[in-house]
Amino acid sequence: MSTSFQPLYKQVYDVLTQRLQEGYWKPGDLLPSEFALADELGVSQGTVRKALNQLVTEYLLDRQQGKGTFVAEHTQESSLFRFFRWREPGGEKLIPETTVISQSRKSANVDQQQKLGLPAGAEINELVRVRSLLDQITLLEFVVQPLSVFPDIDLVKELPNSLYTLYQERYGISIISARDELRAEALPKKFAKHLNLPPQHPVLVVERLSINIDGRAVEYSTAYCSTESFSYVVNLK
Amino acid sequence: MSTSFQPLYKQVYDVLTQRLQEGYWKPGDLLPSEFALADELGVSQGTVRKALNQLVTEYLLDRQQGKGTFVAEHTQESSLFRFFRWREPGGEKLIPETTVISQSRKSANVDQQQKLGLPAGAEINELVRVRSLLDQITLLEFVVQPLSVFPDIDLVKELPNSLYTLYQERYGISIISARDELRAEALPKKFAKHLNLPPQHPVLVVERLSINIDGRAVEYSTAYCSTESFSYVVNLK
DNA sequence: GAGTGGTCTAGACCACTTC
DNA sequence: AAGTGGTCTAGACCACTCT
Repeated sequence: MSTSFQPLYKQVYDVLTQRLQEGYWKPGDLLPSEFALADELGVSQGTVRKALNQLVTEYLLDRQQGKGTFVAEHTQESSLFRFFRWREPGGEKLIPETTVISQSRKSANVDQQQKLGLPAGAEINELVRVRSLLDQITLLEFVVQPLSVFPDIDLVKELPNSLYTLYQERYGISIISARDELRAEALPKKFAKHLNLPPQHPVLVVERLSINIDGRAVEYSTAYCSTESFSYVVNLK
Repeated sequence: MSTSFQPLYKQVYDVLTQRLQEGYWKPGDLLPSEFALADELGVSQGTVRKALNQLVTEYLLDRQQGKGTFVAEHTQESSLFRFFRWREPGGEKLIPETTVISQSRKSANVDQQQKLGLPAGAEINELVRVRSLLDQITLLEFVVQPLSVFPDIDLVKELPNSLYTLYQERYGISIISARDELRAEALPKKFAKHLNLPPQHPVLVVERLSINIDGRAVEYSTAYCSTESFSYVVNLK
């Protein structure tokens, strides 16, 4: 017995999370007040508060005293701040400039199928772009976007600097976490011209799996990165 | 006015943090109960609870229902789990085996002085070791330990696999966070034999600054890492 | 059974925003 | 002034551990 005890606040948390996943409330929306939610769900205001604050720590909600509780929005700034890890030697934040090289529809290869949980033969869009920091070309990025998740994304004219804002606004996909896997490799000859480096030069390869609010991996990217002037920086807590 | 409003729980938090920093309570110690602390500090039990739970999220305390609240200990497992980011391609955790190559007292160079906030001429211990994953030599690590922080650390006979447990037990230093800076480089010739790789082979260079509970940077390390079989993996939230 | 932390409630008051 | 979230308290009860 007692296998499935769930505190009330956890049940409230689950209801709220579900509504966010379903899009019942959308990014930027104002949620009902603590008392209104408490009435609706039949619990006390303090219990609702505990669930709401948990969602704030997970970046899903944003609370402002006197104004209310809002569904968190992925702005350019907040996305780059959380997920873009490149820094100057001094540690200063950097904003990348991005140029699209190409994109094309393809069938997902086995590796992509497995990483993104796609069926055999699933179609993806492969986006290739270079990103510069302080006018120095630093990253060559290959982004894999399943068309089942992002229909017709290859038809979008103006891609924003941070794709995550597009994912949220156009597709209702809210990226809540990313898993980065880093290796050092010799720069393949065919990529050399994009990065202004000689072939065989050591580069940092960053493979990223981006996770949606519902826990699914929805985007996979591989970046070849020059670390001559900038570094990938992460704080472990 | 109103520049310095501090909630009660924050003041309680500050008192508790200070005691932890001073070593008034040591790792593994049992803290007084919520009610005892509340009485002592003249606040209610709920306010103490809020401060205690904050410290739990920061890994400084550990609470166990029915038993009490303890000062967190850096076990081999917890340290490696939080701060050792190497994984198999599959994503499985790995436990390193470690062999000391050498160590020697030196004067800190300018870079080390600056990173560790040391005065000119400060003495450090430089520890060199290799670490293996699944019997494959993977990391060559240079650890810089200021002797002002770790007196006579070069005289310690048996170094543990995770230095952080030694820092805590012998020196009262509790590492609460680390800042990693990653680059790709060509393997210097003089390191080649240690890593079983040819000179000029691309390696991942990880520079780490380890931060004590009081916010000071107390250790600086540089690791040259083969990424042939394993990767540095990090989850961004 | 006694002592601990964990949950839940109800109510009071404070701080901030908006009208 | 009204409405929101933020803090603080007091008390009840539950879940777990130890003796």
